[in-house]
Amino acid sequence: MRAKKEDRRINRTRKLILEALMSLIIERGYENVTVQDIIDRADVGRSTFYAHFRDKDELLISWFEHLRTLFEQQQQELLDARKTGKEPGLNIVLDLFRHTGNHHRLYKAVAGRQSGEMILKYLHRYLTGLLLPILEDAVKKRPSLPIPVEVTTHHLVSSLLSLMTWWLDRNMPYPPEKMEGMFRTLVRPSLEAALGKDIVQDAGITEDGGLKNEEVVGFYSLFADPSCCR
Amino acid sequence: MRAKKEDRRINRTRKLILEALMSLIIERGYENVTVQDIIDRADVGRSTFYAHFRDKDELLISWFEHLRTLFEQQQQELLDARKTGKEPGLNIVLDLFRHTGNHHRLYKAVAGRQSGEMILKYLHRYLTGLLLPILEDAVKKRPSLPIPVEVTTHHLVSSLLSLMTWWLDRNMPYPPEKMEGMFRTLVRPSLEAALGKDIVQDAGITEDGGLKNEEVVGFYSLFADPSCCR
DNA sequence: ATTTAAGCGAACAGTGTGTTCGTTATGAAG
DNA sequence: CTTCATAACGAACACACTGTTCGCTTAAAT
Repeated sequence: MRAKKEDRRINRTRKLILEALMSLIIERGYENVTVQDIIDRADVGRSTFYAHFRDKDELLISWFEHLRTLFEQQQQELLDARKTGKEPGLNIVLDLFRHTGNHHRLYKAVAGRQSGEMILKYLHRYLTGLLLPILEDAVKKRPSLPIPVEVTTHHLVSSLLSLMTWWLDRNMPYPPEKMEGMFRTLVRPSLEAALGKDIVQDAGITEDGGLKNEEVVGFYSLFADPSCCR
Repeated sequence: MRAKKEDRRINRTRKLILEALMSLIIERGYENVTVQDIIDRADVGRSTFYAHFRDKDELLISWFEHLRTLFEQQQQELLDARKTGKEPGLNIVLDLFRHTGNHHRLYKAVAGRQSGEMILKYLHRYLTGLLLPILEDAVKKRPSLPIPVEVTTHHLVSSLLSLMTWWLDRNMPYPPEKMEGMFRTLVRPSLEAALGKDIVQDAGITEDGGLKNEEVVGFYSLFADPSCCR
């Protein structure tokens, strides 16, 4: 809504540059794309590029934040649908796979084999920051665990991301529902072994992968923090 | 032994360059090291560098192969000790953690947070190539699994590598034995869920993480293939 | 002592980066 | 339609890094 005040040229140029980046990443991978390539394909002047983005990395981040916005919108819609009484039982992992699948061309460029690792590290840090407090809280009462919570968290996040990139790199050979099922099959027993069966259930991770109330709040904020990396 | 024929200067120069690379990676990360930096610190001529290595990447690979040799030697010693009757029960994962810990300064530079992803991808591909046939063979008789073997393999390898890099990045807060234990605790239940308890046992992965005879052969060849990536 | 070749270092063309600045042209507002 | 602000242009710049070449020097092997 506030975008009304923007000069049309600005949006046009940004769009051209972002589209050029995307197609180039898909073609040859992020590392092998130069600013020169981007402005050639986008057909904008060199100085124009630098008027919009500090460098190639900021461009990628900027694009990634666009994707985050898309995901937030989707989650918001789900949440709204839930309030109207349908109670669909949010499942963030499933939503993630679905969302990623819907925009696979974008994500393949960003998070696939071709990507710089920057985004994956960004995501890893981000997810860890969200999951760690939840697990730490769930485990508060138990004095000693076979595995430190930090390690468990790291393992969980890594597993999700590795499954995600595997799926993208192979052009999504299974539907999101199946991927989410595999993730749960692989990771749930690890979680139970690391934290104890009771804690996993207490933490609101239900048998079918859905989440109970409080955790939804925590997980919902996934991608919702506007603070940037770097 | 055949190294006797080499001119002393060659080894000296290679060593200088490799050491310069190592210290520089530790300082600022692989991506931020230039050939210029390397030859400055190693104090060798520019042309000398290119007489030894095609580029920075080949230098890193070359160094990594040095590490592989170190690991092979260690494994060989273990295997010899075993033949003398001691039967120590090879455990590759544990050996990997130990070996990595012993040379942590090297590996931290190569596989830690600072590294280019090249080596990790190399390792991932390599380990997958070794593990996949083993699991495929173990599962041959069973017609349908909840999770495709490829996915299981990918998950296993990713988990090991992610745990390894976590450990290195945090300066090895736990001993190798503890790390191997955590790995087993986290991954074994996943394996059983993915393949079935019986198959996991049949495949020679014993309760304590050791391996039965045939598998040792397969796993022993870890790092032993001289073919290069790229 | 002689020979071999490793190492040197200066110079090079090539490619990419990020900045600057005067000019052009295109949207927005009246 | 005119005016005005400013986005975009593009050429030029200094800089950094790459990978190669070639004649010279120097250390190793014999």
